[in-house]
Amino acid sequence: MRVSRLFGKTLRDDPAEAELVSHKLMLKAGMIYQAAAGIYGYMPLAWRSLRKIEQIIREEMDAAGGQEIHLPVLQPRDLWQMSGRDKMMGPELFRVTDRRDREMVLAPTHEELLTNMVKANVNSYRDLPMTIYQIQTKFRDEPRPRGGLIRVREFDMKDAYSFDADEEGLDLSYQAMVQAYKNIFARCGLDAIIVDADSGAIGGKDSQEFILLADAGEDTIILCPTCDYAANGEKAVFKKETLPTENELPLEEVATPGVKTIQELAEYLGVSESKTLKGVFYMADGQFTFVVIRGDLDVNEVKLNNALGAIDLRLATPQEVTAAGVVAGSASPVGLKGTRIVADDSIELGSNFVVGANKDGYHFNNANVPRDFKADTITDIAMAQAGYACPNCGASLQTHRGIEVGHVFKLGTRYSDIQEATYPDRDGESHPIMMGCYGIGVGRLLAASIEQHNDENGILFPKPIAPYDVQLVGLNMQNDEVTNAANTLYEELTAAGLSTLYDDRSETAGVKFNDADLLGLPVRVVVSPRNLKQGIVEIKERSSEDPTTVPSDEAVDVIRRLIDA
RNA sequence: CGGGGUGUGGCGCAGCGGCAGCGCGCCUGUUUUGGGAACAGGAGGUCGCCGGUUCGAUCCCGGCCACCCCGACCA
Repeated sequence: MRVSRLFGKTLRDDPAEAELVSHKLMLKAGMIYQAAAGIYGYMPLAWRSLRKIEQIIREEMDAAGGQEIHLPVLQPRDLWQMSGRDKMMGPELFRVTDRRDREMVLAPTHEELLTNMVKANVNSYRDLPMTIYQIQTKFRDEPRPRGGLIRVREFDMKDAYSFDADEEGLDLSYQAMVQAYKNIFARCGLDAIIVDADSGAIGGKDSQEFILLADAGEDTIILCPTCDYAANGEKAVFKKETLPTENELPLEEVATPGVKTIQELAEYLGVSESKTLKGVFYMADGQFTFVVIRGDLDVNEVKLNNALGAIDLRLATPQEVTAAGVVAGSASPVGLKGTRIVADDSIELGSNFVVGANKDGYHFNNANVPRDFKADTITDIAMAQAGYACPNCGASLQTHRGIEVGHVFKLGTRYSDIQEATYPDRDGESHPIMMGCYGIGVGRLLAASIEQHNDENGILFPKPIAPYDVQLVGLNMQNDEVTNAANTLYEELTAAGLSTLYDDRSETAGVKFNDADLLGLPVRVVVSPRNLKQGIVEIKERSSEDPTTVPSDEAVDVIRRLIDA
């Protein structure tokens, strides 16, 4: 491709819109064009790169036994009402109405439809296992699109679904996909790590995410520096400090004038925060819920939501708190009647806690469970943080930011139960099909890759996903000798199967070099009068500082070796 | 949805109750040519939209919309 003909111009100034490096560079390099918040058009450079990523995914999916299909994006809303996800996804689901007033959705993912298709086409245990995948556009009306291609509302995603007869089969399919994912990310030049994850709205049990550690990431990742424990903050567990067991003392009221926060309370009474209990108040699907957790810990809302099985969980407003008979600042589960209480299991790792008296300006000393109050549910709902103890080895955990580039789930029978997708086994007995699902965001993978591979001058594309292999730069294109030599080299490179972006513009050297650095193709070749006189061309890898020169007639071979390396 | 910010030529920005500007980019010509060239000439704008105030609004007032950032939210 000749740069003079390329659709898309590079920018000299940083675009004001962009905050993230990947976003900035993609706009600056003329790779993407924004149509609306979280909706982008891909220019040729981005599209070529995306297609390469897709191809890598396709190859690895096929190698793992996957079969590619193509599904409708426009789907009847019924399908989503049946699975309950019409409600669960709420406004995130794009809804449209056809001319006959039938309600449709733009599919955000494809479990429902595919399960129906499988139901109609799997008649026997002999048809299992199988893995089906698609690479298609999905629509999600995200509350806040951000960061260029990092979080968008219309995006291409590879979605794979496995169907097995039983859990053992699911485990095998799942492992095969995990391995395929490792291959994909490695081939794309991405250092993705695997972490335990929450399965969220999609449901299911085991779930892991592939994360690229990056400051620009939206997810908080908890890592153990000593062992291999790694989890998304939404899911991460940790060893909670157990306080020395004391004999239970009688409950006593103490005056705590003006004390509102846990920190103030601990200071005022001269006890550690872990010796206190705090209350946090939520509305879960309209029901007021009193959450109790040890004072040194914070509530993890994802865990809480899972414990409650709620669809809509939010903090209660001050009015709702008051209406429930709770005194904020001195809130207490002690003596609370008719209110759902959910407690973190940390409240059992100690005794004689300080807790609110539900009376402004007063707290209780020596509260004990279950003597003084009982919780409807006691489970782990605490948020892991840096410095807490690793659940496996006890080392001090670290937190990082990360970009989620892939997610794998063991769905189990959630969708097959709903859609009654069953198969008869050897004995003719009917069982629900065991499902797994596996997603990779293609555009996000590109953005994440650029986020990881860049320097102050621009992108450094990993070879397998670079839009072109080579940037051929002709300097002094008015010089016929240069033009002829560059044209010839362009043809030779192309003939050798090296995709080449040929900068044939009559720009100055500085402009061309800067654009070449910005676009970040793996290899740059320079043809110039100076070099021509010596019968050489200059070759430089984007990742290295210094160019090397080679005789013109060896250029193609040398470049070939660099690209294949 | 809450908080903050921004809308002026392709991009980055300034401006101001009275002719809409600058830099970059773009077009033409001349001279240049190894890290974002110089000179000369030129094109390009419904100043986000609607309404109000005013002799007159890009500017002041009201409403709306869009986009960005933080939070909520989010396979």
